[in-house]
Amino acid sequence: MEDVARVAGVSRALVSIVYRDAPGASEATRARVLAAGSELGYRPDHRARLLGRTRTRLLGVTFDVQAPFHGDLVEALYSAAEAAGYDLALSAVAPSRQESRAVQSLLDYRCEALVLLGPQLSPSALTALTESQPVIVVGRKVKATGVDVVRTDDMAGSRLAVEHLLSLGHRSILHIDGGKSSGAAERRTGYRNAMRHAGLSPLVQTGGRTEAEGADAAKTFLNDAPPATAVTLFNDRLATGFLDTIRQSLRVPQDLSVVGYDNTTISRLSHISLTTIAQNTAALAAETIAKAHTRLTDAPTAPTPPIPPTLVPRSTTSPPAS
Amino acid sequence: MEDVARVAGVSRALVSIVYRDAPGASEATRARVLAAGSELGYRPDHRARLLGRTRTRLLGVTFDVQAPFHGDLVEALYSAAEAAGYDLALSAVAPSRQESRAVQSLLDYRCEALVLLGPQLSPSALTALTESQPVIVVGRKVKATGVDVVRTDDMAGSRLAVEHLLSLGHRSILHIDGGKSSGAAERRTGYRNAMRHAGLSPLVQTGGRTEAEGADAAKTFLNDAPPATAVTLFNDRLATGFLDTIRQSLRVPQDLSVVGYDNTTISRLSHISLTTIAQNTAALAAETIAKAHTRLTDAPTAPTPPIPPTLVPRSTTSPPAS
DNA sequence: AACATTTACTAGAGCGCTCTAGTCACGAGC
DNA sequence: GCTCGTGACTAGAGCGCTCTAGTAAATGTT
Repeated sequence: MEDVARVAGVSRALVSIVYRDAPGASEATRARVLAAGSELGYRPDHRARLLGRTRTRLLGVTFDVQAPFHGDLVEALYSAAEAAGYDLALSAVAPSRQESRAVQSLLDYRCEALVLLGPQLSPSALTALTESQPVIVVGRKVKATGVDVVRTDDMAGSRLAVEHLLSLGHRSILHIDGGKSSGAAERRTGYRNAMRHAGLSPLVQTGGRTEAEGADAAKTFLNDAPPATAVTLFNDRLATGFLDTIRQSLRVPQDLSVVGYDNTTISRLSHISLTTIAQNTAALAAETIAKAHTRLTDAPTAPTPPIPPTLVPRSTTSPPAS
Repeated sequence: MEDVARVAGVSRALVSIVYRDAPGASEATRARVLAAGSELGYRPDHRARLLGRTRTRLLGVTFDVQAPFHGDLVEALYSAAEAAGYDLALSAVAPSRQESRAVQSLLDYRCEALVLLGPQLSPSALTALTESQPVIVVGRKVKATGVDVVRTDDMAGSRLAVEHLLSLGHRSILHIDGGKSSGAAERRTGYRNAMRHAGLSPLVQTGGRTEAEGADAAKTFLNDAPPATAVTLFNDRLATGFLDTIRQSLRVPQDLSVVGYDNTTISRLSHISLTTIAQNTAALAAETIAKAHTRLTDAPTAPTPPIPPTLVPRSTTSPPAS
């Protein structure tokens, strides 16, 4: 910085002004400083820059390195953060790297706020974190005091799935649920409500959350032979396993329409091409950054309603055979 | 820090010594300082700490947020880096966030070295980066001066696949290749060499890299009906699509054994359970950190041989029907 | 013409650490 | 009894920035 100042014939402070895009430098000088800077290959040291400032505008994000959905979210967070003038510090969670560890390392970097994607930490641990900075939990419905939650409206998601099938002409729609998995209750309720609202009686079969459970569910389905022309499943993994097995006996979508949930990478694969429910990552990200920003500037944030997901129609749904 | 010093009744320098685990403090004082620190909830500011030091011991890592393999690598890098006393700064690459952008942000944090996972940057761009700090490319075979490369031995991987099938008793083994995809040539050559070495004649069918191409390859295979009892494919995606279609006509592994490549998440799914070749992430990570360390301490590094992958036997391979 | 305001710039303290060069006391060695 | 280590500790500069307070000149106002 000193060098740039010398070459441009100005003070260090002026160089700082120019690189911060702050007012207080003439156009001519600005150009001269920038020229000197690029000649010397100068880049401001980000850490030193933050040191002297009260606001670091740094948001710490923990994410699961294995979850494709977290990947999508991180991407969306980058643009949302940039738009709001924030910077992101990533810290990965993995089997060999605990969430608490990931959080600690973010704390060392003096992040202004913590954004936790699908955290497994206990409510009390989350509340404890709140003492030093705002905490925003994304994608998990936690009840922890002082913690902001941004998540998808799973009830609405199930409703979308049912409505999509109704609009195609289906009347007998089965839901294969997620049992006790997190979010399963809400999706099941959403399905039930949507069915009742349409004057139809809900029909729920026990499922699970893995491909293997999906395959089992398919066997049960074939065995019981319920009068369903369409099935909505708890998630894409379950749906994939279900599809794999069911296709040995039935044609999809001609004999049976299938809707998943999550829009995972697998569901997008051309040979699976599963109709599914997608979380709105852009909206989730924007909401997250907005929440962080409010907490950091104003007073407390009001809880906001969950974000509606969208339907992604692919090749596993069609009108029922007449 | 000031506060901790005051409470413990020592100087700031002593607090620094204690928190750095540096020699020069008596056990009694050390305990007293630590007690004062935890009472006040003190954590050293990581950025400030690095500022005053010549060595930051910070390694910048770019990774693709969508690639599961990068997730595995990042995890392995964390432990390898920790063992060597380095810290990691992550920067994600995504469709909306270019690699150059990810690299720039790492540069702002004054990383000592750059670790790029499967970078798409041109060799010249990579070499340019070398000017400011060591650059280590992981998983991609690039020829760029001054850039260290750490990657998997794909020839050995193909050999493993072939040897596995040979040991099961197969003699007619077909390779469905990746065409012009990166790494495809090496895997094809590895297959050819292994076959010739066993005194068998190689047989290659054109494939691709996606599930759809795999499905096409399966149709071609069924049509041509080559006398193969086993197939090795360019990668897991191709293999998945291939399996999906082939299973409608043949039993796997009874009628046909199938080996993929990459050990992707998909291949691990219970209902697919694909025998495949896994890259050794721990070894790749260790090698990467070692390379970075050598560059940062000693003189130039000697190019090291690619790292041998391992075979992951699952349910798509068995002895051929007699 | 006298004063106020604005614009362009600088000096220097401060951010939270580390690190070098000390000081001081205590015991060993001659 | 004197020097010489050595271990425990401190003072203060410095890392690369930002930011407040201030100066000096140009412009506006009556």
